[in-house]
Amino acid sequence: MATIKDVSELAGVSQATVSRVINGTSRVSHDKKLKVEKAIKELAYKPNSIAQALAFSRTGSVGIMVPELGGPFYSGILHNMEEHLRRFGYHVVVSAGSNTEASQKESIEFLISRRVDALIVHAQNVPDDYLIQIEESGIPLVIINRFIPEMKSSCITIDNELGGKIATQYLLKMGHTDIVCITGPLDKSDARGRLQGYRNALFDAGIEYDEVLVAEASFTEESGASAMEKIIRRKCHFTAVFATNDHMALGAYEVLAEQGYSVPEQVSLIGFDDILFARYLTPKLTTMNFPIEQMSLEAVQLVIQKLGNNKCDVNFKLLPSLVVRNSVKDLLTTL
Amino acid sequence: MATIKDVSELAGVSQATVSRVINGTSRVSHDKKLKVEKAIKELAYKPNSIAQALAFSRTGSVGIMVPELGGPFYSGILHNMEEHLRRFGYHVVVSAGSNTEASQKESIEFLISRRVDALIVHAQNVPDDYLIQIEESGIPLVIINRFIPEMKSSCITIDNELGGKIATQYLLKMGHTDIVCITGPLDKSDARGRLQGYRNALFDAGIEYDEVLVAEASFTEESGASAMEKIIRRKCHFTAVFATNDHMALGAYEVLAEQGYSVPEQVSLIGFDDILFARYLTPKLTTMNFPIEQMSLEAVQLVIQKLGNNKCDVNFKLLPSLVVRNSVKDLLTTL
DNA sequence: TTGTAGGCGTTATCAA
DNA sequence: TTGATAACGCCTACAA
Repeated sequence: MATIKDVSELAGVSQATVSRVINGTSRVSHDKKLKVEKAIKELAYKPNSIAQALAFSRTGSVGIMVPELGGPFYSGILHNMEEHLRRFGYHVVVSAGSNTEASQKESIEFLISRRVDALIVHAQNVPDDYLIQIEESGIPLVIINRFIPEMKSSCITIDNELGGKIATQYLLKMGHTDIVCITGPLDKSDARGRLQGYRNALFDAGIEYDEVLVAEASFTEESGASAMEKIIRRKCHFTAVFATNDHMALGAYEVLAEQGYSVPEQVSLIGFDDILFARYLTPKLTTMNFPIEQMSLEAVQLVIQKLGNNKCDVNFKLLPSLVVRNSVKDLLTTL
Repeated sequence: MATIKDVSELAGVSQATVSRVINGTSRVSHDKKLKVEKAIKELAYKPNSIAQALAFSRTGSVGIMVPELGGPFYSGILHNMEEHLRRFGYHVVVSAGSNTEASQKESIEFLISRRVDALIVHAQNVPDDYLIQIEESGIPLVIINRFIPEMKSSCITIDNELGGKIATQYLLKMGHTDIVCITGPLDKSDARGRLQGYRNALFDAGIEYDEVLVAEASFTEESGASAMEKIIRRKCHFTAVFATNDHMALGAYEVLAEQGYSVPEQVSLIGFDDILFARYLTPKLTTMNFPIEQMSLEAVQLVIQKLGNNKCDVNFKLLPSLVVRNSVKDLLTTL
């Protein structure tokens, strides 16, 4: 591959002049500029961005760490972020951090060693202090879907509590009072928030919180299924299920179907996140919309702002909204 | 951030010695080695991989270009490739190439300017010559899901023709003879291959190919829906639909449902690709499995081989297989 | 075994 | 306006 030296020799000027032409950093006489441009064309010269990065001490890249690249949720995030970042002239280096602390740390450190200019992470398995320390080390950091009080100006989250409340209130409005909640792992703040919203809605409606109706799962389809089985074995009465994400709702749905409970005729079901196939289920799944696109955009804007390229307003706390489809039965008008 | 110079000064040795300790390239006396390691710990020194890349003229990265990052298909590819590449010590730089020639070229050139060591691309919208030229320029290139005769040792594909044939033969075996085919855009080789497989199966069964039963769409849900509508408007007789990918099958399914054809009782439906939500449809979609994991693995192995790190056998042509679920009715045993 | 010095491809500084 | 020349951080002959 041609280097700047080749270009300078072909054009009969110094390397510095070529560099000036490329970056437009200072004025170059018209005829030399033409010569240089001609030489660049001729050699199909492209600046080596590695060398540029070294000289600029800036790579023009943003590292993104998510637990996994597959699946509708993270791939959606990735897709949106890549699009926005590219518009700002940055490119994306991705690393999948699996679901363990060690692996997520490794991914993050890997990206740092790659000298990304900034970091956007969806890291649920590393301690607060670890992230705080990274930020203190000087590298711009944006955390999505997790709130750390000491870093509130670096965290983009959604209001999970509000989301859980809205979902539950909708079920209440439809006449359901015995509502199962399949919650995510309670060591995760988003799972806790959604459960708290459920409790708040019940409390506001004057319904007592009943532990028998609540089962903890781990945000996966399988765990949602076994949580549903567990609840059914308890032989308690319920007319609706609030699964705090769609994957678990799917698992619950399959168990309900197997055991002969039809949805929504006998049991209503509501999910959370509105992942792609929520609308392909029969009945189509009523759920809470997780504003993935917006979160991606806000995260990118925050990163850009931290990189000093721009001043834009950033929403730090996004609002989920109800997506009504066909998996919840209205008990009131039916009666 | 600490540099190798800082480490060398703290340890009281030369930079070369530090470098030797880090890379283990030659023997270093035990006590100096200990001093260096201590200094590295103390300064939390991490080699700057940008500088390493410049010195080694090798970045340790592989560029991946896909039309989009979202969606189950490409994100699956990405996920698998990242996992494998990481095991070989490479990291991934992604770029979404949209669906236009200009955008895909831009993405590829962007990755090249980033000096990735190799390239894996899913590029359907650039001419053969462009890709040939890139390979000739010396950068290791692997092309997935597309066959270019001049580059046969760089292309990982599936046997679309065989897949189309298997799908159609299955419908024939189930007693269907009037089979609609919703094909992808015929300027794409995979769409052509699948259609050809359909024709071959019909030919082998002694059934005449009927253009009235065939409609071209563009591999999207919407286009599949309108192709299905078009066919229905033709008022021809059919008992089964072969959609040459699952997205179009989904679109067709919705139109069939709307217009009162129940699947599979009145119309059988078979797709292609086995994307994630094929199994969440009701009835669960019978389809052809696209071996995404295998393709990702083969592509990575081929890249590794080209990078000279390894000699492994590579399968260049992968075989799709039938996934029987519930969307095809057996006309023979039912009668 | 160790250190010096030159190179990787750019950009930035400073005279000219 | 231009061109040497010194960074940027690291690796690697080569010499000691």
